[in-house]
Amino acid sequence: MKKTIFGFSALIIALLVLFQLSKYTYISGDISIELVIASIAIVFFVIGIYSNKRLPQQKEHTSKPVDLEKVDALGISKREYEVLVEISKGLSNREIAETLFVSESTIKTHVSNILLKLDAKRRTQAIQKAKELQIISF
Amino acid sequence: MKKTIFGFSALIIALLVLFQLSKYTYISGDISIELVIASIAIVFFVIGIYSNKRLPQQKEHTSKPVDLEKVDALGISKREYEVLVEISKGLSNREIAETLFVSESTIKTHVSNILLKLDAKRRTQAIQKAKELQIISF
DNA sequence: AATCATTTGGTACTTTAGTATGATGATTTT
DNA sequence: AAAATCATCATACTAAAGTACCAAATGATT
Repeated sequence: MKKTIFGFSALIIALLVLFQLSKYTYISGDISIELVIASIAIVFFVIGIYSNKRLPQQKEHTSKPVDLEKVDALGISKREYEVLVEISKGLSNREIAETLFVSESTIKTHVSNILLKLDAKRRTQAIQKAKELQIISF
Repeated sequence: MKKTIFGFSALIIALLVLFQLSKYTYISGDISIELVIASIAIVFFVIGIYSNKRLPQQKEHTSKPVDLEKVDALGISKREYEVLVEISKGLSNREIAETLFVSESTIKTHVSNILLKLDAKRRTQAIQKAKELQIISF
């Protein structure tokens, strides 16, 4: 947010400077108007690029392309996927059971199936693989 | 960000209007030079933004800011951090022991310390917390 | 020289994770 | 209607993870 304010200020100052320059040029006529316009174009082009470079953080928050088709292709069911998401949050089987209102046995069954379908030996590896496959949002 | 761009443009236009009003007192001009300049500024600003939006691959590659200062602040040692990285790769304690050429007991000690320092109950939770703290690259 | 943090490793133990197998009801598909 | 899939739960078991101690060698710091 500080960067946004800084960017705004910089832009306004740049505009003010350019207006002063244009006014001077208009009155004296020393510098050609084409040069001023070209300078303005370049300056704002650069500002535009720079202001856009501060976007990746925001983009990462908004761009979470969870490929649900891959989930289907792997034969992972809805419920299994729910469990997978909870695993990636760092929950234990018991905790997952409580959040989904089922028994721990059920979760164990789901986890085993998930590990089979993701070809993983451990839940941590399942997290890693699911992340690589863009199945879960990280 | 769309709102920001819109806000920028609106601000520039508003500035323009103000300058235009003040300028009329000085010169009884024809077509104002400020309008042209502002238009160019906006146009090239937008061009600058959109010309940069065609490079999402580079942004994803460059945006991996692993905050190693936080690792230090949490009191996590070099070796512990190495173990943490291996955990996030989905390796078991035995596998980590083999890759780092130490015994499984040592890894267990490291893992316990990591869990304490990250305030995690499980290694999966440690992965999640480390990711949130931007300690590991995901 | 003494202190401190790190790394290493051990034993003994508890807890959690994961496997194998079977079974039941519900839903969907054939 | 029969078959297949899914979600549920259970028991019994093995494997892995994690805790709680302890201890010794190393390297840096005071």
